[in-house]
Amino acid sequence: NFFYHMELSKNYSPAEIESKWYEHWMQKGYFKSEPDKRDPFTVVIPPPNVTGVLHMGHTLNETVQDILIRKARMSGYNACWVPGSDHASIATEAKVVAMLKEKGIDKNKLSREEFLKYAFEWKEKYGDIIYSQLKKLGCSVDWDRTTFTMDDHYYKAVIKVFVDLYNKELIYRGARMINWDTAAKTALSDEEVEYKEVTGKLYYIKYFIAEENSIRHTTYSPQNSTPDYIVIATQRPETIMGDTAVCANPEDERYQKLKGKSVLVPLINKSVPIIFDEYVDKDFGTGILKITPAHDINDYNIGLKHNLAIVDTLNEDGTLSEAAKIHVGEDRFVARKKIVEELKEKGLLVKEEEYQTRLGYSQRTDSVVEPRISTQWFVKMKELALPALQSVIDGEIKIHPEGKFTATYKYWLENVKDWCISRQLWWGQQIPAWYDEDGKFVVAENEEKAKEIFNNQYSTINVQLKQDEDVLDTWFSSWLWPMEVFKGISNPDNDDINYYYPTSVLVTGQDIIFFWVARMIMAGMEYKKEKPFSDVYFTGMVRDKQGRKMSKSLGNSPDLLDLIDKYGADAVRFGIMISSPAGNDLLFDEASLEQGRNFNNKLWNALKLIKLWEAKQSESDLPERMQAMMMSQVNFNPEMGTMPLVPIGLLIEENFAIDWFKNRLSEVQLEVDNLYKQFKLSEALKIIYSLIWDDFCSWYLEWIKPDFEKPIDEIVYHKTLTFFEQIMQLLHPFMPFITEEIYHLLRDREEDLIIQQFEKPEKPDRKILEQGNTLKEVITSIRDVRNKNQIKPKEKIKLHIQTEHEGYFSDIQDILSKQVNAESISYIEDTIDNCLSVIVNKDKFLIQSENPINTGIQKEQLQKDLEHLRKFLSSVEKKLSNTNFVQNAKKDVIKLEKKKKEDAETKIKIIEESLSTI
RNA sequence: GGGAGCAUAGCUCAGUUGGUUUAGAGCAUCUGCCUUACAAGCAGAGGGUCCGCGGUUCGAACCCGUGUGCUCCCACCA
Repeated sequence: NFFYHMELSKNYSPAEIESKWYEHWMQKGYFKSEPDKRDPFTVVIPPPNVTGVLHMGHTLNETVQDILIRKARMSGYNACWVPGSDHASIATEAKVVAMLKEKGIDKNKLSREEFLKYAFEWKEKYGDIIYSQLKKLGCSVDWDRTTFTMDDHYYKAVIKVFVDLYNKELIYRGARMINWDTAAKTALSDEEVEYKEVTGKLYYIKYFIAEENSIRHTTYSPQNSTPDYIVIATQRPETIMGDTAVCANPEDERYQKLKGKSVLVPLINKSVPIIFDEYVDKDFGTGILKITPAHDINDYNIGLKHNLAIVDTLNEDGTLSEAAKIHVGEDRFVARKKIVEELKEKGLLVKEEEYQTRLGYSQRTDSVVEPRISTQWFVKMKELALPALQSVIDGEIKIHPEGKFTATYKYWLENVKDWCISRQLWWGQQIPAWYDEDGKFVVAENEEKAKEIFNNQYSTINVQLKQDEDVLDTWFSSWLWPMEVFKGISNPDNDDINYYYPTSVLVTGQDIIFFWVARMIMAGMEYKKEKPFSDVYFTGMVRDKQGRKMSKSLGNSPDLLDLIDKYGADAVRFGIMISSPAGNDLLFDEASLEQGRNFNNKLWNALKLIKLWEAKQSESDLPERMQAMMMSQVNFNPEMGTMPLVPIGLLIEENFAIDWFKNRLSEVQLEVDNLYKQFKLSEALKIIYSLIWDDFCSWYLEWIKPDFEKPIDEIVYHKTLTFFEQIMQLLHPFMPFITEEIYHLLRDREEDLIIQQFEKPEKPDRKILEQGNTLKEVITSIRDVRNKNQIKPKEKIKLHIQTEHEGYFSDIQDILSKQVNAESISYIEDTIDNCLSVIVNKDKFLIQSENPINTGIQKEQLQKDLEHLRKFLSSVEKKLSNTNFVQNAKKDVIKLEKKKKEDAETKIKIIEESLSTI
């Protein structure tokens, strides 16, 4: 029993209420899902990094998912939202290494096993933070299905897929030029490199021509060599020791005479050949390029073509290696400075100039990525990309917002390059390849199988095999997420995977479209022969209100738990959703959370008002009346002692407020359903917000409000409770806590709102809605006139209506008189003097008050209106006298224009009349 | 260099296949209210050359072209 007979607090205070309900929902098992006869609605959470915290981007994503899941749960679906986290190989390892360093422990001094022990301890300690944050936010995930990408079954699934792809020859091992992170000392995929525009320097360096007869083994000294030299531009003077050629364009006249010659690399005086290749742009720099195959992808390719030696002058940590000969052991950037100095001293630096360039940075460690040749594992992507491309082109998978990302997705898949999946880390799935001492290897799911295969393949017995030291890229595990959370890889064809897959919608940030979304589609198409999800909803990026990215260094990234403490989870959810246009970036401003908190408070106060009515209820004569009415209903069976299933609307006398709100509610329900279908959640929330604040609180409740100290009609009261419940239901997916609380406080209820099923909205009655709009407009206009003429709110007026449809207004006159504080309403045919007049549509409202009338204001207003109308009329008349218009426009449009004309004419007449009486 | 998107009120954005009187909303602003749910509130109001130019059309915020300005993605020019 959740009905509290306690006094309701002045303002809504979310803290206890939110934790109370989350607890209750969990206890009742509402978030749990098992396959059954209903249709599934499945969402898998984009797994956050296990040791991370939720930032505003997550908050937006999770809120969107929770809204969709809650809406589905209330719409007859078996809603299943799977939570979990990602081991985040490189990010977590970096954190653990940093933690160890603080403790004075060097990772390099630890064994793999020791390190992993620390890592798992770390994960145990911090891995729950994100889960508790999800709970605070109200996420209705099925906790029993929580999955971690390094769970046993998941680990096995990843290995299984690796072995399978290897056997299908879609995975290979080889030496390639890859992106090297010198801070984490690991390879990276192309996607993990972020390019930034930076101002670098271009150094112009002299390379002297080596003497003809002494191409090799000559030591250069300025005194005895030919004075001839060439100038080469480079951004990276510290790599010159790795040069194995210089290259010009074969067409370039300037360098023709150098054919067959060599140059001496400065400082180390190594002789390297001058070669020619079309790749070189004659017009750029000096038209001649140094070739350093070990440290530049283009140089590497040219090196391959011309069969050049590769001299790797860098160590894995970015210091210069023995091969560099000079500055060995110094960091690349330190070495650069020193080398530039030396070149200057020796007069070998011709000039340096500022240069705009793009530099690759590691997404995780933010260090400058080094192109490096290294033996790594790769996935062949071309073949996998085809079905993934097709499923989006065919519209089998729909991307929202439509069109915006489809092109990027297609382009990437059409030009996809092989995926480097090995990482020189320990935290992750260890690559299931086993090597003998000579480096011969086999791939298998475990050591035992590996031995077996090895022995067969190489006809050996009992060879000692050693497993590959490296682990797999995190994304090589997360691309299986929608399948393996249901054990679809490790235990194919089980009930869960068959029921829940493909999932319904994936909600994620557009920044991981290549990392994750595209690859999940590939994996799904490869292993299930079916898309992993039907819709992809990309949320925008959360920025601060000045439009800057949120970042630690700017300090503009608020803490989620602080925000929830300050405003409540419902308010946070409201704030982030209301300012989140589908697909666009969201400019986060705490003011929107304040708006959310105020909305909570508004709801709370509406509840208080209704509770106040309840208290005044006891002496009312309603029970008798209600019973009498019920007896008259055919279906009523008194023995059952229950309320008959007759809509209460049938029992009550004419009540325009109820009639109107009922239809207004249906109208909004239909609109909201439609918006859900298009994933326009922010729009849906805006409409619900306005329905509640404006239509329900500002209009409806005021219309039915009983006079001071008088009880409310019980039937109206009960109908109002039902409306309130219905709007709470509509709002529940967005603001689950307060809606559940109010739902229980409204009536003494056992059942919970979270699982109340939506009923199909009725078709709204246009006439009633229109009448409501007219009523609102009349009220507003009269209030405006009162305001402008300084009639105090408390001062009563007499209202006279000049209309041809008296019935239209007699329906609503009680509301009208109350809302404009009129002591009487009368219907008149002729104008009355000394009144203020208001014209709405074609009806005229005369306001009679004790106040002296300022005719000036009145006259001015009317004349302004008149001018407008005349202008308008002339434009309509112009249109109608245009023969082309009359010939070409649709009949309806012409009819409309004619009506506009008539209406305007009538209205002008009315205003002119009014003016003449002033 | 290639591609995509955006430009509407001070700010953030709606605006469905071109036609509903004067282009809408929220926030902000201004005026008046401590009115017996709510000042975290109530009642009102003001505010726009729909980025510029040209075209199609009886009719354009919407369609086409063009210019300008932003944003994002992709790409190996030292």
